[in-house]
Amino acid sequence: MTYSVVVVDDHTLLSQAIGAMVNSFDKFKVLYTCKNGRELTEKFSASPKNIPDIVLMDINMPIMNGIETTEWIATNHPFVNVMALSVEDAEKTILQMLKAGAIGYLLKDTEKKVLEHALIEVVENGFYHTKNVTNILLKSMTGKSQNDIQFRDKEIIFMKLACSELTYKEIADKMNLSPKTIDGYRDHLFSLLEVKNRVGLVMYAIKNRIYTP
Amino acid sequence: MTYSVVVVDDHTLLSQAIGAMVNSFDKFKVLYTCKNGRELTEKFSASPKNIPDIVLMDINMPIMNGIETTEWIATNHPFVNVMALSVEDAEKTILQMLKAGAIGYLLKDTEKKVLEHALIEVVENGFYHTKNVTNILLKSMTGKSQNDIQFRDKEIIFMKLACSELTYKEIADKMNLSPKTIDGYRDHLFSLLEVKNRVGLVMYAIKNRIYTP
DNA sequence: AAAAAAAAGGGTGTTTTTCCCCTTTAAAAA
DNA sequence: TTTTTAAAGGGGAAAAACACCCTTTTTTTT
Repeated sequence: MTYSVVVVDDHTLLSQAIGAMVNSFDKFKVLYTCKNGRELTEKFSASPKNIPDIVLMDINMPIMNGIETTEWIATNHPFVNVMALSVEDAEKTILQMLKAGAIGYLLKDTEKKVLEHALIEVVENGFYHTKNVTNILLKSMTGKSQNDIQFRDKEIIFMKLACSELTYKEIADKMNLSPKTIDGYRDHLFSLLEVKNRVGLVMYAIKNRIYTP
Repeated sequence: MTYSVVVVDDHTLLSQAIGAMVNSFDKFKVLYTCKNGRELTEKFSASPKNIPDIVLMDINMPIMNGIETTEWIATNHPFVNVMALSVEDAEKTILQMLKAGAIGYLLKDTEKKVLEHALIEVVENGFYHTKNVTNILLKSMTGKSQNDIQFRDKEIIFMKLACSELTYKEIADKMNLSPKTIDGYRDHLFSLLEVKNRVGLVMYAIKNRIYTP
């Protein structure tokens, strides 16, 4: 299966370069590129075929910037993963992007390997691993770590599997862990998320975009 | 709780009349009216606050007709319930509307009582009761009865409750039925929907808009 | 360096779920 | 008017799920 990517950047040269990089990964394909947010919203609204799995989004753009666009995507297409692209490590704007709903950020001079890894992380685990870094960043700046919960390493993968028809034993097999460890994950999540049973966990996962039906 | 309704019709007089009718029901309120589909897509895209629970949609409209608009809603906002409004009983177009994703249809000269009943059905049971009539219509025309399944009376209510954290015993209490009856509903649905367990049932309910997370 | 938290797992018992089987009554269809 | 199907429910057993108890090792924090 291949995943579709949209690159949004006003610098044609840069978006072409990033697009070429993306196309060189066999799991990913560039659907199209946009020069600003308005172009993206028009594309999205024109046809459901234009809605990609991932958006790589520049922050500074004319007409409709990355923050506004990310907010628009978060409300209108909540299952699209937005990854911010920033030139320099401008903490304030990155923070705004994360608050707007971006799931991670990359520097534009990122090496191929890192970009590929990031994209795989996103489609496979639903989060880019730097979301932890992200949270630290958020915590250090705003005090509280957003409203989202810090999950333990494999708990996200477990949650996704718990949304399938697999039994816990089968999940344990699939994750190469003892059923008892899975028991532990479940118990921990139940108390953490204040849910009573697996249905509660499934609903949490869906509402928080950990699992997409 | 009140539900929001959007009326889409190019005949201002008619949409005003229907709107006034809707506003006279204490459970429903008109959010705004549109003269064609394009107006609706713009409103929807402008703000999540513009997204109603129900859309009452005319079929023949200039610029973007009811069928296209219903398709757009079905893909972009799958949890919005579209009810078709038709002047005469034009079977071909009604069929197209149903295929596009409308959950029922009403004649424009519908009496107040019928309209109110239809709206309540939609928000309470997720389907307008004529969906059965609808299915018969589809069967008689296309041969097969769509791809959706005919549920027994209380099974839809049961399915919704199965999407909560309630145990089956608690569901039985809530529905004033014996736990054994609930057992029967579950068993019947499991084999009907080809799912293995409650998580499968929950996913079916979500994917088929029986339960909205 | 000490304390806390994460990650993996063990043991045991209760409750729920799931899967069969089967009955009666009423409503639809043939 | 038979025959089917829906709707409600019963019994019993096996399999999961859930709850709490606890240990060890490795990271992280402080």
